[in-house]
Amino acid sequence: MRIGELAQASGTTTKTLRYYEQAGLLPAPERTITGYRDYEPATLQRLNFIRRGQAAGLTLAQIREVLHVRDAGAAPCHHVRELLDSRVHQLDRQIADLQALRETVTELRDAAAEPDPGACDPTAVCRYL
Amino acid sequence: MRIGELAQASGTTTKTLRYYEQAGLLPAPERTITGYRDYEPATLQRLNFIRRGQAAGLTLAQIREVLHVRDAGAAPCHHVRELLDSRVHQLDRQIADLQALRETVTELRDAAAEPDPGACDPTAVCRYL
DNA sequence: CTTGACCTTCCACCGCACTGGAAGGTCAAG
DNA sequence: CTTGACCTTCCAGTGCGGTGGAAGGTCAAG
Repeated sequence: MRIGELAQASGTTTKTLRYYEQAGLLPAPERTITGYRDYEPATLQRLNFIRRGQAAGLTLAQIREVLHVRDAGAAPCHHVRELLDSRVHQLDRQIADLQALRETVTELRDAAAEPDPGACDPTAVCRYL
Repeated sequence: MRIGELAQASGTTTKTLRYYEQAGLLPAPERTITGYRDYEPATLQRLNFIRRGQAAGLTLAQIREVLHVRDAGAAPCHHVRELLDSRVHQLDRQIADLQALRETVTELRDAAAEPDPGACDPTAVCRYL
Protein backbone atom coordinates (compact mmCIF):
# COMPACT_ATOMS: atom_id res chain seq x y z
CA MET A 1 0.00 0.00 0.00
CA ARG A 2 1.25 3.42 -0.89
CA ILE A 3 1.87 6.19 1.58
CA GLY A 4 -1.28 8.12 0.67
CA GLU A 5 -3.47 5.10 1.21
CA LEU A 6 -1.87 4.36 4.53
CA ALA A 7 -2.23 7.97 5.57
CA GLN A 8 -5.92 7.90 4.78
CA ALA A 9 -6.46 4.50 6.40
CA SER A 10 -4.72 5.58 9.58
CA GLY A 11 -6.18 9.05 9.69
CA THR A 12 -2.87 10.86 9.49
CA THR A 13 -0.84 12.54 6.76
CA THR A 14 1.93 11.46 4.43
CA LYS A 15 4.13 14.06 6.05
CA THR A 16 3.64 12.47 9.43
CA LEU A 17 4.34 8.98 8.13
CA ARG A 18 7.67 10.06 6.64
CA TYR A 19 8.43 11.84 9.87
CA TYR A 20 7.68 8.68 11.88
CA GLU A 21 10.01 6.71 9.66
CA GLN A 22 12.77 9.23 10.11
CA ALA A 23 12.09 9.27 13.85
CA GLY A 24 12.45 5.50 14.09
CA LEU A 25 8.79 4.72 14.82
CA LEU A 26 8.13 3.05 11.51
CA PRO A 27 10.61 0.75 9.79
CA ALA A 28 11.72 1.77 6.33
CA PRO A 29 9.23 0.06 4.02
CA GLU A 30 9.90 -1.74 0.77
CA ARG A 31 10.08 0.42 -2.29
CA THR A 32 8.56 -0.06 -5.71
CA ILE A 33 10.94 -0.04 -8.68
CA THR A 34 10.25 3.65 -9.07
CA GLY A 35 11.02 4.44 -5.46
CA TYR A 36 7.55 4.74 -3.97
CA ARG A 37 7.13 3.47 -0.40
CA ASP A 38 5.19 0.20 -0.34
CA TYR A 39 3.78 -0.55 3.13
CA GLU A 40 2.62 -3.84 4.52
CA PRO A 41 -0.94 -3.79 5.86
CA ALA A 42 0.37 -4.62 9.34
CA THR A 43 1.80 -1.11 9.49
CA LEU A 44 -1.72 0.02 10.19
CA GLN A 45 -1.68 -1.90 13.50
CA ARG A 46 1.56 -0.25 14.38
CA LEU A 47 0.12 3.17 13.68
CA ASN A 48 -2.91 2.41 15.78
CA PHE A 49 -0.61 1.45 18.61
CA ILE A 50 1.23 4.72 18.23
CA ARG A 51 -2.07 6.57 18.33
CA ARG A 52 -3.19 4.78 21.48
CA GLY A 53 0.14 5.54 23.11
CA GLN A 54 -0.20 9.18 22.24
CA ALA A 55 -3.76 9.21 23.56
CA ALA A 56 -2.34 7.97 26.87
CA GLY A 57 0.00 10.93 26.84
CA LEU A 58 3.17 9.01 26.07
CA THR A 59 5.82 10.78 24.07
CA LEU A 60 6.92 9.50 20.69
CA ALA A 61 10.28 8.67 22.26
CA GLN A 62 8.59 6.43 24.82
CA ILE A 63 6.41 4.77 22.20
CA ARG A 64 9.45 4.24 20.02
CA GLU A 65 11.16 2.41 22.84
CA VAL A 66 8.22 0.05 23.29
CA LEU A 67 8.16 -0.60 19.57
CA HIS A 68 11.87 -1.37 19.57
CA VAL A 69 11.44 -3.87 22.41
CA ARG A 70 8.71 -5.46 20.34
CA ASP A 71 10.84 -5.41 17.20
CA ALA A 72 13.64 -7.11 19.11
CA GLY A 73 11.23 -10.01 19.61
CA ALA A 74 10.41 -9.48 23.28
CA ALA A 75 6.97 -8.85 24.75
CA PRO A 76 6.96 -5.23 25.93
CA CYS A 77 4.20 -5.77 28.53
CA HIS A 78 6.44 -5.07 31.49
CA HIS A 79 7.91 -1.99 29.92
CA VAL A 80 4.44 -0.76 28.99
CA ARG A 81 3.21 -1.27 32.53
CA GLU A 82 6.07 0.81 33.90
CA LEU A 83 5.42 3.56 31.42
CA LEU A 84 1.72 3.65 32.26
CA ASP A 85 2.49 3.61 35.94
CA SER A 86 4.86 6.53 35.79
CA ARG A 87 2.37 8.32 33.57
CA VAL A 88 -0.32 7.93 36.24
CA HIS A 89 1.99 9.45 38.84
CA GLN A 90 2.89 12.25 36.50
CA LEU A 91 -0.80 12.92 35.90
CA ASP A 92 -1.44 12.98 39.64
CA ARG A 93 1.23 15.60 40.07
CA GLN A 94 -0.04 17.64 37.14
CA ILE A 95 -3.61 17.53 38.39
CA ALA A 96 -2.60 18.55 41.90
CA ASP A 97 -0.50 21.42 40.54
CA LEU A 98 -3.31 22.66 38.35
CA GLN A 99 -5.82 22.45 41.19
CA ALA A 100 -3.59 24.49 43.45
CA LEU A 101 -3.10 26.98 40.67
CA ARG A 102 -6.83 27.11 40.07
CA GLU A 103 -7.33 28.07 43.72
CA THR A 104 -4.81 30.86 43.48
CA VAL A 105 -6.09 32.23 40.22
CA THR A 106 -9.68 32.10 41.42
CA GLU A 107 -8.79 34.15 44.45
CA LEU A 108 -7.04 36.71 42.30
CA ARG A 109 -9.97 36.86 39.94
CA ASP A 110 -12.49 37.31 42.73
CA ALA A 111 -10.42 40.12 44.17
CA ALA A 112 -10.47 41.74 40.75
CA ALA A 113 -14.16 41.06 40.17
CA GLU A 114 -15.21 44.45 41.44
CA PRO A 115 -12.20 46.53 40.59
CA ASP A 116 -11.70 49.93 42.06
CA PRO A 117 -9.40 51.58 39.58
CA GLY A 118 -9.24 54.68 41.70
CA ALA A 119 -7.59 52.70 44.46
CA CYS A 120 -4.83 51.55 42.12
CA ASP A 121 -1.34 52.74 42.67
CA PRO A 122 -0.44 54.43 39.39
CA THR A 123 3.19 53.45 39.86
CA ALA A 124 2.33 49.77 40.12
CA VAL A 125 1.05 47.78 37.20
CA CYS A 126 -2.11 46.30 38.69
CA ARG A 127 -3.03 45.64 42.27
CA TYR A 128 -5.13 42.66 41.31
CA LEU A 129 -2.31 40.51 40.08
CA MET B 1 21.12 49.96 37.73
CA ARG B 2 22.94 47.74 35.34
CA ILE B 3 21.49 44.62 33.76
CA GLY B 4 23.43 42.22 35.99
CA GLU B 5 22.18 43.91 39.14
CA LEU B 6 18.62 43.88 37.92
CA ALA B 7 18.92 40.24 36.96
CA GLN B 8 20.15 39.37 40.42
CA ALA B 9 17.56 41.53 42.16
CA SER B 10 14.74 40.00 40.15
CA GLY B 11 16.02 36.47 40.27
CA THR B 12 16.39 36.11 36.54
CA THR B 13 19.21 36.32 34.01
CA THR B 14 20.64 39.04 31.82
CA LYS B 15 19.71 36.92 28.82
CA THR B 16 16.09 36.89 29.85
CA LEU B 17 16.03 40.64 30.47
CA ARG B 18 17.33 41.36 26.99
CA TYR B 19 14.82 38.88 25.64
CA TYR B 20 11.97 40.62 27.48
CA GLU B 21 13.04 43.94 26.02
CA GLN B 22 13.11 42.50 22.54
CA ALA B 23 9.73 40.87 23.19
CA GLY B 24 8.16 44.18 24.23
CA LEU B 25 7.73 43.36 27.91
CA LEU B 26 10.34 45.81 29.11
CA PRO B 27 10.80 49.29 27.64
CA ALA B 28 14.22 50.03 26.20
CA PRO B 29 16.14 51.54 29.13
CA GLU B 30 18.43 54.52 29.15
CA ARG B 31 22.02 53.84 28.17
CA THR B 32 25.24 54.98 29.77
CA ILE B 33 27.71 56.84 27.56
CA THR B 34 29.42 53.55 26.87
CA GLY B 35 26.22 51.81 25.87
CA TYR B 36 25.40 49.86 29.01
CA ARG B 37 21.70 49.50 29.82
CA ASP B 38 20.78 51.66 32.82
CA TYR B 39 17.51 50.56 34.42
CA GLU B 40 15.23 52.51 36.69
CA PRO B 41 14.51 50.80 40.02
CA ALA B 42 10.80 50.67 39.10
CA THR B 43 11.66 48.06 36.50
CA LEU B 44 11.88 45.63 39.37
CA GLN B 45 8.13 46.08 40.05
CA ARG B 46 7.45 45.43 36.43
CA LEU B 47 9.47 42.22 36.54
CA ASN B 48 7.67 41.10 39.66
CA PHE B 49 4.39 41.68 37.90
CA ILE B 50 5.60 39.57 34.99
CA ARG B 51 6.60 36.82 37.38
CA ARG B 52 3.23 36.84 39.10
CA GLY B 53 1.50 36.71 35.76
CA GLN B 54 3.61 33.75 34.75
CA ALA B 55 2.89 32.05 38.05
CA ALA B 56 -0.81 32.38 37.23
CA GLY B 57 -0.12 30.62 33.98
CA LEU B 58 -0.52 33.63 31.72
CA THR B 59 1.57 33.73 28.57
CA LEU B 60 4.12 36.44 28.00
CA ALA B 61 1.91 37.71 25.18
CA GLN B 62 -0.98 38.16 27.60
CA ILE B 63 1.21 39.81 30.19
CA ARG B 64 2.62 42.11 27.54
CA GLU B 65 -0.86 43.22 26.62
CA VAL B 66 -1.66 44.12 30.23
CA LEU B 67 1.59 46.03 30.48
CA HIS B 68 0.80 47.94 27.32
CA VAL B 69 -2.63 48.92 28.65
CA ARG B 70 -0.84 50.16 31.75
CA ASP B 71 1.78 51.97 29.71
CA ALA B 72 -0.98 53.68 27.75
CA GLY B 73 -2.08 55.22 31.07
CA ALA B 74 -5.18 53.12 31.69
CA ALA B 75 -5.85 50.89 34.68
CA PRO B 76 -5.73 47.33 33.36
CA CYS B 77 -7.92 45.91 36.16
CA HIS B 78 -10.77 44.99 33.90
CA HIS B 79 -8.49 43.37 31.38
CA VAL B 80 -6.71 41.48 34.14
CA ARG B 81 -9.98 40.20 35.52
CA GLU B 82 -10.99 38.87 32.10
CA LEU B 83 -7.65 37.17 31.67
CA LEU B 84 -7.88 35.53 35.08
CA ASP B 85 -11.42 34.48 34.43
CA SER B 86 -10.62 32.80 31.15
CA ARG B 87 -7.60 31.23 32.78
CA VAL B 88 -9.82 29.67 35.46
CA HIS B 89 -12.06 28.18 32.78
CA GLN B 90 -9.06 26.92 30.90
CA LEU B 91 -7.73 25.31 34.07
CA ASP B 92 -11.09 23.67 34.68
CA ARG B 93 -11.00 22.14 31.25
CA GLN B 94 -7.40 21.03 31.64
CA ILE B 95 -8.07 19.45 35.00
CA ALA B 96 -11.14 17.62 33.72
CA ASP B 97 -9.20 16.36 30.71
CA LEU B 98 -6.33 15.14 32.83
CA GLN B 99 -8.67 13.43 35.26
CA ALA B 100 -10.42 11.58 32.46
CA LEU B 101 -7.05 10.61 31.05
CA ARG B 102 -5.91 9.45 34.45
CA GLU B 103 -8.90 7.12 34.61
CA THR B 104 -8.11 5.64 31.25
CA VAL B 105 -4.42 5.22 31.89
CA THR B 106 -5.06 3.71 35.31
CA GLU B 107 -7.33 1.10 33.75
CA LEU B 108 -4.72 0.25 31.16
CA ARG B 109 -2.04 0.02 33.80
CA ASP B 110 -4.12 -2.24 36.00
CA ALA B 111 -4.82 -4.51 33.07
CA ALA B 112 -1.07 -4.67 32.48
CA ALA B 113 -0.22 -5.12 36.15
CA GLU B 114 -0.08 -8.87 35.90
CA PRO B 115 0.96 -9.37 32.34
CA ASP B 116 0.65 -12.68 30.63
CA PRO B 117 3.20 -12.42 27.84
CA GLY B 118 2.21 -15.83 26.58
CA ALA B 119 -1.26 -14.58 25.80
CA CYS B 120 0.10 -11.79 23.62
CA ASP B 121 -0.53 -11.86 19.95
CA PRO B 122 2.97 -11.81 18.45
CA THR B 123 1.68 -9.88 15.45
CA ALA B 124 0.34 -7.08 17.60
CA VAL B 125 2.57 -4.72 19.49
CA CYS B 126 1.16 -5.05 22.99
CA ARG B 127 -2.27 -6.08 24.14
CA TYR B 128 -2.04 -3.87 27.18
CA LEU B 129 -2.05 -0.59 25.32
C1' DC C 1 49.41 47.33 32.71
C1' DT C 2 46.97 43.34 33.19
C1' DT C 3 43.41 40.52 34.76
C1' DG C 4 38.81 39.22 35.26
C1' DA C 5 34.16 40.44 35.66
C1' DC C 6 30.93 42.69 33.31
C1' DC C 7 28.66 44.59 29.26
C1' DT C 8 27.35 44.87 23.99
C1' DT C 9 25.31 42.72 19.51
C1' DC C 10 24.19 38.97 16.63
C1' DC C 11 22.98 34.50 15.26
C1' DA C 12 21.75 30.00 16.30
C1' DC C 13 19.71 26.46 18.99
C1' DC C 14 16.66 23.63 22.71
C1' DG C 15 12.31 20.29 22.97
C1' DC C 16 8.18 18.45 20.85
C1' DA C 17 5.54 16.76 17.03
C1' DC C 18 4.91 17.96 13.27
C1' DT C 19 4.00 21.18 8.83
C1' DG C 20 5.09 23.88 4.53
C1' DG C 21 7.05 24.34 0.33
C1' DA C 22 10.29 23.86 -3.51
C1' DA C 23 11.97 21.07 -7.26
C1' DG C 24 11.47 17.18 -9.58
C1' DG C 25 9.86 12.09 -10.87
C1' DT C 26 5.67 8.73 -11.84
C1' DC C 27 1.30 7.12 -13.10
C1' DA C 28 -3.41 6.58 -14.97
C1' DA C 29 -7.09 8.68 -17.48
C1' DG C 30 -8.75 11.18 -21.42
C1' DC D 1 0.46 13.96 -25.38
C1' DT D 2 -1.16 16.35 -21.62
C1' DT D 3 -3.20 16.98 -17.31
C1' DG D 4 -3.53 16.33 -12.56
C1' DA D 5 -2.95 13.50 -8.70
C1' DC D 6 0.38 11.27 -6.50
C1' DC D 7 5.10 10.34 -5.09
C1' DT D 8 10.31 11.54 -3.97
C1' DT D 9 14.03 14.32 -1.26
C1' DC D 10 15.64 18.20 1.18
C1' DC D 11 15.51 22.29 3.81
C1' DA D 12 13.20 25.31 6.80
C1' DG D 13 9.61 26.93 9.88
C1' DT D 14 5.87 26.62 13.63
C1' DG D 15 5.00 28.05 19.04
C1' DC D 16 6.82 29.02 23.55
C1' DG D 17 10.15 30.95 26.60
C1' DG D 18 14.08 31.30 26.71
C1' DT D 19 19.51 29.60 26.37
C1' DG D 20 24.33 29.24 24.34
C1' DG D 21 28.17 31.06 22.44
C1' DA D 22 31.23 34.01 19.64
C1' DA D 23 33.52 38.39 19.04
C1' DG D 24 34.40 42.43 20.90
C1' DG D 25 34.05 46.76 24.22
C1' DT D 26 34.36 48.65 29.35
C1' DC D 27 35.51 49.05 34.04
C1' DA D 28 37.63 48.62 38.66
C1' DA D 29 41.08 46.43 41.43
C1' DG D 30 45.76 45.11 42.21
